[in-house]
Amino acid sequence: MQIPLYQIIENEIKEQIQSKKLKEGDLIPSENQLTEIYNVSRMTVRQALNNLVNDGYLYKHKGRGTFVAPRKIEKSIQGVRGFTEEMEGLGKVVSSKVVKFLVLEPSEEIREKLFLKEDEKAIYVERIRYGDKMPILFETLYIPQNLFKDLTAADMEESFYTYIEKEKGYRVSHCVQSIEAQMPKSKHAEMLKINKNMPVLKIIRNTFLNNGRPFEYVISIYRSDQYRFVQYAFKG
Amino acid sequence: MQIPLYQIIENEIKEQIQSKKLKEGDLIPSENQLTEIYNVSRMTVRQALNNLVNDGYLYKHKGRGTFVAPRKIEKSIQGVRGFTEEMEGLGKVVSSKVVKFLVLEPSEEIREKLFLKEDEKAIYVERIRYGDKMPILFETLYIPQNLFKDLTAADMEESFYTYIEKEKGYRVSHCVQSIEAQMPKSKHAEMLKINKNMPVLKIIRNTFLNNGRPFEYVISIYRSDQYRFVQYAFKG
DNA sequence: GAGTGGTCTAGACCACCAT
DNA sequence: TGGTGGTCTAGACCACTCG
Repeated sequence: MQIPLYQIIENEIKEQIQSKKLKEGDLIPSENQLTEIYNVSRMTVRQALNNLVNDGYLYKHKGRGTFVAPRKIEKSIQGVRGFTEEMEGLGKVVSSKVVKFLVLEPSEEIREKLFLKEDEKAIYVERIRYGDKMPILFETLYIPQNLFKDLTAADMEESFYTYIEKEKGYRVSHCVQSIEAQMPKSKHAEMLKINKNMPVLKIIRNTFLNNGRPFEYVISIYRSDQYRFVQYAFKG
Repeated sequence: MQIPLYQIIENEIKEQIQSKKLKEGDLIPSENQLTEIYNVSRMTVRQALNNLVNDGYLYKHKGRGTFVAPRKIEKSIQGVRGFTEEMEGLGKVVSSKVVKFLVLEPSEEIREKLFLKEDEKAIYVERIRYGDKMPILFETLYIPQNLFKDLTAADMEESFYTYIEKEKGYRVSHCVQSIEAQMPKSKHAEMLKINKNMPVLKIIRNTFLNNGRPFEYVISIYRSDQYRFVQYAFKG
């Protein structure tokens, strides 16, 4: 047996959903019917269906049947994503302006966040990021200099995540972040060209590579009228 | 049969992991051994183990055995969590007050979010949630009535997630959520006892069970001075 | 070769749902 | 009441891993 039977069943049902032969909310054949259609045991059918439920294609109703799930949740809005990737996914034109770019002696807190030793430096960047020329985000980044010795201000006008993955060959793995609502500081209101009465979303993120090293500690200030943070999360 | 056999097995293994009787990387008894230990069939053992694998407690190696997974990333900052679990993790005393509890004809939008058919009803709940007696969160929930026919207002004074998992035997799987900053509406300011000039964090969440069905659509309004949303996210 | 997990069968009883 | 999915049994053969 090369391909397991349950996978064949899975693929056929998946194909029928993708080709719209089966639409959202449609009742699919019962487990007993599928047993006869594919000439397999019920447990095999159940394995196929359970996998499709886990993948978000179907949902079950005890006593009623199994149905095609509405809109499969976009995998694209999952987990850790750079701003560029996110905005382009929404069809917006992204641009950035670097306001500050310098190397500094990090504070104790930053050293901890970036796993830096006593004498190691951090790159400090401030930049404004635009979607369709509208300022959406002001961010302050701390980056370990020893990971990015040749990083320039020009690089930061583009996507940092792309730079990391394409230029340096690193792989972004995960992040720890906190999200809160605030009133903007004067500086932030000015940068984002907003009224001081409009709240902002403040996201503080520590992002890691797949080698376990943190490569950025970022404080982001988002315009609340232009940005909602959307994501897909699993139960731990 | 009240509690399924596979869930009993699951719980015992989970308990052994949490109490450190089983450590990271430990080999657990083989499926055949568990069959004898619990005096059940192998398929039942497999169902228990597969659930634990899906939940990240174990991993399998064909031909070698089943092992305890490396320590799960801090439970406290991961993915989908109920408010109760989260607050208790911070050492706070949680309480809730149900403000409204009624059954209603859902709007088209809510029907879509909860996968409801034309004639199916939704339970509508408003509640205020406290940490150490301080109001922190006001939430509006829509819950499919057909999943929770016997749900009472009293149940909602406690943890809904615990009710779902312990009382009903369902399993919370994942959620899709959006997070944004806002100024509070008068009603929200009143409920949370805050000044109208203090921003709030608005989280809209659609949460799913492992049978693929959504069990809640929630709009949460958090006091920004009392709450930061902290989490751990993986690169998709 | 002995043991492991992966796949699969052909039954069974149950709780739930619609009619 | 008849059909659905949820749980469970007691077998079986396979591919993989390790000694």
